[in-house]
Amino acid sequence: MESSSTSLIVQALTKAIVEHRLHPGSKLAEQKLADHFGVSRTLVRQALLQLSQHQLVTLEPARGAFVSAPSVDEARQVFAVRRMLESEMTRAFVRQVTPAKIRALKEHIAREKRAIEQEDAPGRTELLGDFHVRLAELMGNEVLAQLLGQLISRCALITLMYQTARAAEHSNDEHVEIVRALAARDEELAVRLMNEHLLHVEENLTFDRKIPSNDISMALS
Amino acid sequence: MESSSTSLIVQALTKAIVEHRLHPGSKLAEQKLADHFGVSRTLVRQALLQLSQHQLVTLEPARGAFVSAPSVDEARQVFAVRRMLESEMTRAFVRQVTPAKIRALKEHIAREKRAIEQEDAPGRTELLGDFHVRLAELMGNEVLAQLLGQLISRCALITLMYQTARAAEHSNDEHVEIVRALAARDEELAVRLMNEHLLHVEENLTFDRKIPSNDISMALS
DNA sequence: AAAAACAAAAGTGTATACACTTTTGACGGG
DNA sequence: CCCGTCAAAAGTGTATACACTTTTGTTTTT
Repeated sequence: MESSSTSLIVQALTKAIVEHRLHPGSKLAEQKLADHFGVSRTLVRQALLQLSQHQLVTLEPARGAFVSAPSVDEARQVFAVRRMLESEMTRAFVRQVTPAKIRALKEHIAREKRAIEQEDAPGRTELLGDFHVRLAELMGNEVLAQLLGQLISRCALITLMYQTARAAEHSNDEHVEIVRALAARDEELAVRLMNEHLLHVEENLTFDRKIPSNDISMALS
Repeated sequence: MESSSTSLIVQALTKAIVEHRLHPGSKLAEQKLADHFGVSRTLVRQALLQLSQHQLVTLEPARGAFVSAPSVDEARQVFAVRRMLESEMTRAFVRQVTPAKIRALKEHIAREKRAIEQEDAPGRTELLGDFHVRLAELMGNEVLAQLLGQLISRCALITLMYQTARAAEHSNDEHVEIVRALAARDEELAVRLMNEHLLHVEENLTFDRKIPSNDISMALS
């Protein structure tokens, strides 16, 4: 875990963006962020550059950095990639499933359920996304896990935060079903369930554009 | 196409790394690069930061930047992800194939063949990789295209440059077969061929570690 | 002669300075 | 009253400065 100054800023901003405390379109002025984090613009610029590579922030030349506002089209493309990647990941998972892995997944799902019951919206969002990353990690493929993590952050920027409590519960239920199919080593069923799950999440896309809050200090608490 | 100073440096370094003019492990000293490109360290640092995100460069705190030397394990993980992504991409491609797209692919393959015949190793490497990116582009999925581009750069860092002329020809032949299956809308055949193709490329991995040339100016011409 | 200690050189990490661009808001003409 | 003009303010882009760390090469010690 990198704990340099820059990556702390990246983490803080990522969290704020994914949890929608910073709305799409909001201006991210370098000096304001620098003051807030108590560093110079240099480090803030490094962080913003990284975030722009993760597609969470958009840099406009000579105009500055803004929280990305992905188009509907881009959102669908991200989901299309996720379906490609995750259906095959699911297939591969079935072929190397072990009781320990199933136990780990069930435990994760239990945590999801707890967050949902406690109406912990940010925690629930994070955990529902992490389920997919966890699958990748359990396969022992770091590259895959990292890639998926980024795709899911992008999805979160688009949709997950607007997910209603009902939709979250639905996702949780689908995770349960997927793990059941994995445990049963039913490849085709697991793949089909994963695909349908991702389609359901995509359907939940909400394209309301909220009014940007420009108060950075507020959003970062 | 971004043509800012920073991205020019990124492009130049990416090309040099992917073409193995800069060997894995080589030190990339900021001031030397700055002098070479006629800019300040600031821009070089930005470029190196970006390259480290693309995994082409590794940053060691207080020690500097080095051309990445991916482990065998990491290489296999990258290829595993490519197989997941590209087999599904191939499947989706068959479902939306058009004569124009097939024509575009055939044209690309012809360019590959020309590069191989002329023994243009860097050009051949680039084109053989671009075949896969071209598939993604023709599907109209920019996100997929960008992601694949990065994965393929990583593969190139590992293997493609060490590819012999014979292996390049083999790749080219397999591209021909894949396009034939796509044109025939034979989903299962196309997917199988793509998977086998990627396995063949992976088999060609060479894990010789060459002696690093520390002469940056030479490598960048 | 090998190893340890130290000093000089080189290099990285962060802050600051300054030129240049965009934004803002006031003023004057239509 | 609205629009265009222009100057001040704010903000970005790049270079430079400086503290601190690592590397290197020499001298000292055993």
